[in-house]
Amino acid sequence: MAARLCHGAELTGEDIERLERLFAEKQDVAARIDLISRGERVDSVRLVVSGLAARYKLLPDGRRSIMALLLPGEFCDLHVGVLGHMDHSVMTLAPSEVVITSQREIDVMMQEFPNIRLGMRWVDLVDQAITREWLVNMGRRRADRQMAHFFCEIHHRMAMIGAVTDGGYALPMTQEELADTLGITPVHALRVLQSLRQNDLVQFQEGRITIPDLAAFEAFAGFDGDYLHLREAKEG
Amino acid sequence: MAARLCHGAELTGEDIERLERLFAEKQDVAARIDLISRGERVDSVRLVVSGLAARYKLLPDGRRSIMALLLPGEFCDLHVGVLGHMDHSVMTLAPSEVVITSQREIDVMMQEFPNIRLGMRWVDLVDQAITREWLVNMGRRRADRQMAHFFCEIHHRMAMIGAVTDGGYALPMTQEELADTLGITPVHALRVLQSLRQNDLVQFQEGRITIPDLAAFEAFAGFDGDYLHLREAKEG
DNA sequence: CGTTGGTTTGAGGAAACTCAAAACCGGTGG
DNA sequence: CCACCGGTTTTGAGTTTCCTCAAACCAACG
Repeated sequence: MAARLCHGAELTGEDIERLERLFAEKQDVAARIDLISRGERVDSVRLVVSGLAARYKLLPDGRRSIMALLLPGEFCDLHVGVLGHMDHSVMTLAPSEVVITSQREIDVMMQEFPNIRLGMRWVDLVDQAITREWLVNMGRRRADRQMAHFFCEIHHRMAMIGAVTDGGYALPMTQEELADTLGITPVHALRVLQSLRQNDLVQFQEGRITIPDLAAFEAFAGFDGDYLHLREAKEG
Repeated sequence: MAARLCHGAELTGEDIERLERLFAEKQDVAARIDLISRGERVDSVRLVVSGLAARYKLLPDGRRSIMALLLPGEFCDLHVGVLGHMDHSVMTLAPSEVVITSQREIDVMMQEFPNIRLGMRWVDLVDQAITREWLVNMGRRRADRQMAHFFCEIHHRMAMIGAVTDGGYALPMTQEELADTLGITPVHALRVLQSLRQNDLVQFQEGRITIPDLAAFEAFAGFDGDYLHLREAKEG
């Protein structure tokens, strides 16, 4: 089911079987729990199977910056072994299912299943592209366009994993968390959200996003999904 | 000489010899030339050996966002083969030396020289950490602190490759390019720069940065170099 | 000596922030 | 059933940061 997460590679039945075996070890984690904290030295590896998580950093004065959203199928710390320790933390935003396994198991799996290895590499590279686009988004778009762009991106990423239903998707974030990912204050986040709502561009209620007219919304945001590398994914 | 770029791994004489052989094929590139452009599908790989380059994107209205600085020893497009095409461009900011080689040669080299492979992986991961920190910097620091933080980071990265001399380093960027990397306007960039200069925190003349009191400057910026993973590097 | 690209200055305006405080809402306990 | 609670959302008013537009300045270059 969640095996279609590796968009970058053609997976065989055996590959999928192996992934299912990996996912079988999943654990439940409540919302707002650190999956891994800054400074930790671990040889284990964490993977979000369902729910939602976020990479974040806290500044000395207590402010927070959310640098990435982890959707189902993404790793928290696939490479921490190389760097030695985490330079940021990862927390759940919603009740989630998480696989905690060893670096060794992942290494062996990638050795034996090159398609999986390729797929994971693809996910990792798209993640980097997303982080770069967030930089563009924060630096060169006003808050209303920026927020719209963010909702567009998540829409596409959710669609990628089949999580868009009835023209909308679950995004269980508070306004404060939204503000921390956009780099603005909660008060301003609300005001921007209100203006988007008033223009019927988006609905955001009970942790659910609905975009009545995606094309119009993308035009408003100046969204170009090229950086998500979707076409490559579909065509293999 | 430039072989000490792989901080993440202990390199043997053979490793260094192999890298020197790679660097031997370097070419001169003038300033402000695209090394690779958005949309390109290439099977070649580009590596900055000397000089300075930048990852950037242009928005439809012509504004630009610089998302990363490539210092000597960093790859432009090591992984583009997996994603299919570039989602951004890379240009030189200064006259530079660049190695253009094939994906194949790099793959073979990484196969035969696991230390080099590890070192390159390390550089790649630190790059990701840097991109995330830029996100924090843009989202949660005012322009003066943000600019100071940027200068601190580059100082440390330059020091890593032995490019800090006389307490300063070459940073051949215009104020406009600086503004595009900080996500502000050139006019504002100048004003922030002036305020830093007036407080004797930094000098920026003729493409050269000098920081009279690095500790004080880092304190001002709220800089914590943890994300550069320097200690791991030094200790192997 | 005009052109060009980069730097600098000024003034007014828009975007985003700070500081409160009020309203809301699902849960909890009396 | 209702008062209370903490967390979240909402509203308001005044302030700071940053932007826009426009023009001067300057050194390098042909």
